[in-house]
Amino acid sequence: MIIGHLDLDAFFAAVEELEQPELRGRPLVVGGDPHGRGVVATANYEARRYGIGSAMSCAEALRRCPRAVFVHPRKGLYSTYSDAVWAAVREVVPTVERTGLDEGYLDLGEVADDFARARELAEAIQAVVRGATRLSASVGVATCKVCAKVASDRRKPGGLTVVPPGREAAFLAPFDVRLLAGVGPRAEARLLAAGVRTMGALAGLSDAELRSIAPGKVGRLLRDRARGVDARPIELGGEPVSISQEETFERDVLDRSRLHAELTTMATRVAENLTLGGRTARTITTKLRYPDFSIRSRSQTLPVGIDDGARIGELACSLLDRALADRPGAVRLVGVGVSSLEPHRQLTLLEASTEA
DNA sequence: TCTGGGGTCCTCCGCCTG
DNA sequence: TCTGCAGGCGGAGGACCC
Repeated sequence: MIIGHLDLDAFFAAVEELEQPELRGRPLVVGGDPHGRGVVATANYEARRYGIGSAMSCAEALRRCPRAVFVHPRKGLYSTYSDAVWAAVREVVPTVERTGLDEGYLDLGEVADDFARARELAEAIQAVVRGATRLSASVGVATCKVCAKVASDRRKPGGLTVVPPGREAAFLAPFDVRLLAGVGPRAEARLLAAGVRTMGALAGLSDAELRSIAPGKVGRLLRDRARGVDARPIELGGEPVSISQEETFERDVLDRSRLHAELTTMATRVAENLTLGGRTARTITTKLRYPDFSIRSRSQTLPVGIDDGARIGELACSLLDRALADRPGAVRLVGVGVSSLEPHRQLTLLEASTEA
């Protein structure tokens, strides 16, 4: 396998700079309200010099750089740019796996026999992306996904890193474990507490050491990846597994009727998305986040799928009531989601009477 | 009065059934 | 009839990703 990983550099911020050239050269943060509860989605490289990064609260970003410009994300605009990028990429490499608006894997082995040719292809891809959209992309090339992804992150912005076959483990060894896909804040804390800071250290753990730090198949998976062992193929996009909507309030909300109204509105939008995809859902889930950031969810699975917004809303509200009966109090977020999705079909009379 | 939104996947537990 | 067990499934929560 020869896999490429393409990552658009500071994508949301780069698009905003293209759309509003007067923002170029200024610290730019795409995200929520710096005076509210928003977080940073993307910061441009000028803003990153102030230590501003993704997922930081916008209030903190403002403290770090009071002269930063804050803009709200324009998802539709980014989707348009993203579609243009991937259309350009497919001109060079037909098989791609989009893992987000701004990144994805490329099956370079489909059109390249060796790594020298794969490097040329990667350069060609960077050029067509720049030509089609004026956006800069970084690319990593390797025999597996985990190496390609770490490689694409290595020389940002606009970099190209090729990991020759047989050098996977040696390439990954010096990087922090946090850069490994699957290692989040929790896993990183556990690994650091055990003295495991780099991927090389993780790769060298014995079975017994691994069991005490990261038990279960997750631990084995992470160690394999740290060793450059990753057989995941390029996968073409499939149907979504769930659809959801949620909202964080500017101030915590106690009023039950307000929460019901919010859920009902969200249920309508979820149902619209379901209908758009020609799907129904059997499982409805209501999610609450309390002021202490703890999350409660309550769900219900129906014998047959539904796509009616009013019905989803009713179920979501009754699940909310159940959750609030278990733990009363104000909440900072409510959301409704549907899963166990099925293709839409006509109900038989028997199913309809059961569902009702 | 730090901490979004929309997803996926994994794990654990309890219940039911054979 | 009772008990133990395994497997499937729903429900809940946690962790992670972009």
